[in-house]
Amino acid sequence: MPNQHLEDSSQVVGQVAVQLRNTRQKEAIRAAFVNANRPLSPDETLTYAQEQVDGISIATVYRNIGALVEEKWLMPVEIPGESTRYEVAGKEHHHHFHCHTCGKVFEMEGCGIQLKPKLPRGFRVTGHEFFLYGICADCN
Amino acid sequence: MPNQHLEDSSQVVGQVAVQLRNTRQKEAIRAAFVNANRPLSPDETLTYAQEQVDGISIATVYRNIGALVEEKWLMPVEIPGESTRYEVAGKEHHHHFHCHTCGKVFEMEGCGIQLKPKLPRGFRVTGHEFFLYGICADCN
DNA sequence: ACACTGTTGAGACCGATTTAGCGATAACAT
DNA sequence: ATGTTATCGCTAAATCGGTCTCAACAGTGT
Repeated sequence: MPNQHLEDSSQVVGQVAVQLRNTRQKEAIRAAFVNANRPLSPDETLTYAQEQVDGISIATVYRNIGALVEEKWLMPVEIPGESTRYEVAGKEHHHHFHCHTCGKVFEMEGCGIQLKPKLPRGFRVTGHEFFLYGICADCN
Repeated sequence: MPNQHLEDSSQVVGQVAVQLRNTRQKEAIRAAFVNANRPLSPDETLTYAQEQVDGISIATVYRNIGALVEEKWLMPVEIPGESTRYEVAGKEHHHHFHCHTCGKVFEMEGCGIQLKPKLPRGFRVTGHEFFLYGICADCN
């Protein structure tokens, strides 16, 4: 049997030394997130960044996302059955909408969840996630 | 750039010809789900099944999970940032609790979600998912 | 009990995603 | 302008979940 540990297959872009220099590439990557204003996958980030810097490579995207996460400018957003997205950090608690046609992930303002699911005794809740699925305005 | 399509990296155990024979392995796998009474990953399933059938292999687990999904005895359960779990089908709409200590996923009875998140106009909702995170009774 | 054939176990293999290595390039202080 | 060295682009390679191959095995009908 290959792996003893059953869990923690979760994967987020790993730690990278914080970037010191301001490169066109890093700027383009930051701009991608600011302009898109929604959580982006590394691939999507690459696509947007390409528009500003020709020839930027996927490795650079991963390196910079890693650095931006480390310096807390980005936050990972995990979606069921999807690869990790990243969004600009510091926003207030909110949830996400996943379009099953184009695959894009959007932010929804506010949380507004109040529910008391029946949990067996002994369980302690520390957080929650909520996702809506459907078709986005563009695909509609 | 390798892949044009940004999305649909999601992966669920594929279609397999429905199993006809009653083997000890298939029994053990079914029993694993019934006894655990919570969604299991293929790896977890293997661990439980090992207890009944010595030397059962991960390939067999995947094959049988695939078959059981195809015959609608199992249903895939996708967890953010985790590999797909499977649970016995036919239960009523409910959500899940993910223990971030042991990584196990538990079922919570009922849904009870009523909320109106602010969605931009043009978005159509077809479904939702909800997850609680925390520490389970065993880990507490 | 026998033959037929579906199922298994073990490891090689797969495709997609992510990371590491390395020589070349460019940011920034001097 | 120059030197230092962080960062880049490229490519190879590591992961990871999952599948395939195939000889050996074991249900099942007769």
